[in-house]
Amino acid sequence: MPTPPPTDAELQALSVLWQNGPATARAVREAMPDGKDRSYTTVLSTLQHMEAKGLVTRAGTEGRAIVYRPARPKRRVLGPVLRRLTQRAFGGRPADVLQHLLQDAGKVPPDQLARMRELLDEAERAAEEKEIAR
Amino acid sequence: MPTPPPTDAELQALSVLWQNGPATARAVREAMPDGKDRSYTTVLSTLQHMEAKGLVTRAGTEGRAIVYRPARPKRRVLGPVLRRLTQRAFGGRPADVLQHLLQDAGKVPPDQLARMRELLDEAERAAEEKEIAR
DNA sequence: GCACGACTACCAAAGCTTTCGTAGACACCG
DNA sequence: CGGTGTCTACGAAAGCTTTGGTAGTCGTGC
Repeated sequence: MPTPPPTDAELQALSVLWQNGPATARAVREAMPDGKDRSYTTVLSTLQHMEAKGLVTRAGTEGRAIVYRPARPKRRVLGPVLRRLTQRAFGGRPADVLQHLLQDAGKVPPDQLARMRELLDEAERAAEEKEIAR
Repeated sequence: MPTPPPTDAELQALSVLWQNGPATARAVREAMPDGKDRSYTTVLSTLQHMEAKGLVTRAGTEGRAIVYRPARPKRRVLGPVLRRLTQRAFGGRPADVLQHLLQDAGKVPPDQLARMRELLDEAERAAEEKEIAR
């Protein structure tokens, strides 16, 4: 069953876990991407909520603190999130998403551009395969 | 001043207006991308709320219905939305966004891929310019 | 053994967003 | 002229997210 879509705070917590690996509430709190200062219990609550939703599970303890770990792979969560956004805000056109992503082109560092090109090449090759198979 | 970030329903309404041009509440209601069935007043409320927020303005009337129009260009709204998402869910790496966008590569139609390549080429050229200017 | 600090569980409040009902205005049709 | 249908304005209920307090637990150091 597709987990309920994560909320904003939940996405942030998840991204911390994906990026840094399993972590305690304390660690997540300190790494929340928006840098906003929340109380410890706030973050803990969020994680507990996420556990109830099936977005994270426990991965043992560290001292007495519970270590949380993402319950599902990035792509299973972010895929739907992006699909939803693409559908709802970009008229369902992925290229439009890219366009806005690149918008302040100065801001996308060259290494990201290079990586993007690789990804695109790959996708095109895959599409061609499919074409040929027909 | 940067408009408060649009909510989910607001984004949908905006995308209708951007895509189809100025429209009445009725028309927006019928074109909401998620296809969810809402009552007329729900959509009207959303639009009124958006007007208060400065996301849409009135563009005259059609019969007795008010015609709404987006108050600011797509990129001014979607740029920040994407930047936020990139930051919060994708570790600030645009390439990761693209990766997830392409994920079910089968699903991105070839014309979109082509367009994406153009956009990327353009961005790379722009980046090179910048490089040279240094 | 006891006090202290760290951490969890539970719970409640506050703030948004979404939803829609109701009342009133207005035009049009018969 | 009265009825019908459409539309707006207002407002409020319901649901969800975020936030953080409080109480209690547990281990550690002394």
